[in-house]
Amino acid sequence: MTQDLQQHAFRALADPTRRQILALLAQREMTIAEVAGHFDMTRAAVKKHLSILHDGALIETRAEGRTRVNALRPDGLKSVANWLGAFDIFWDERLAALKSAIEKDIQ
Amino acid sequence: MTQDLQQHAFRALADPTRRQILALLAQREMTIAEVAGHFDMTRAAVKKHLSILHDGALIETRAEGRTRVNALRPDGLKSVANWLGAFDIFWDERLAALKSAIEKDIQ
DNA sequence: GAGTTGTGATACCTTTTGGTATCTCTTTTC
DNA sequence: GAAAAGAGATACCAAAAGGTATCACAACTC
Repeated sequence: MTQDLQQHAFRALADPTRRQILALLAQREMTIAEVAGHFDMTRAAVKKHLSILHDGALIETRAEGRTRVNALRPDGLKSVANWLGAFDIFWDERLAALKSAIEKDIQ
Repeated sequence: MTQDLQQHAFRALADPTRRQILALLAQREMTIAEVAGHFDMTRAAVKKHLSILHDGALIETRAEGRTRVNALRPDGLKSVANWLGAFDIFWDERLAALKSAIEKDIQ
């Protein structure tokens, strides 16, 4: 369930174009055509990327007349961040160990 | 450069098997055979996953006799976490807005 | 030193992915 | 209401991804 959503989110983030799209949408909401204007590919290709981002719950789409506005979603990246959070303690530990090992080496 | 490494890290995290491997290695270091024992696939397939994790700087490998021990790397996930961190302000803002909107709706 | 065990490397197959081209539908605009 | 503009849907193609099978190599064990 949520597991599946998380998988979709991770998959969505795997493509550099999609991460760029997220960065764009972080600045302001955009229609498909506006997003496509920033890339050297067809609108259809951009639409596919947006669909994948939508599947990962990373963006939401709102109809506005004949255009559709895409915006970031506040909860999508959270599930990814939460997964990474499980490793926080580990990283802090290891980085601290590394730091002290280096300091020991300097002396 | 670092951009490329980040791309490899995101790509490495896109596969659920690889995320499981990271979770396993967070508990303790393991040889390839040990990791493969946790999955229903050939050792060769697991080796491929480990190579991709290695490309993303998420694990490191140390030769020990005729075995090779795989361990988590303290800096790999950091680059992913840092990228996500750029959105933190945005998410907090949006989530707060969502929360107040809901509260307003209840009243 | 011969057999066994843990890995690495390669070739190959199937499915998924990223992309284009094209057609249709809906909503403006005149 | 007819033409134009924004977007969705589908078919199709090339490349990448995930997997197996198989061979070669290094290092223990006896």
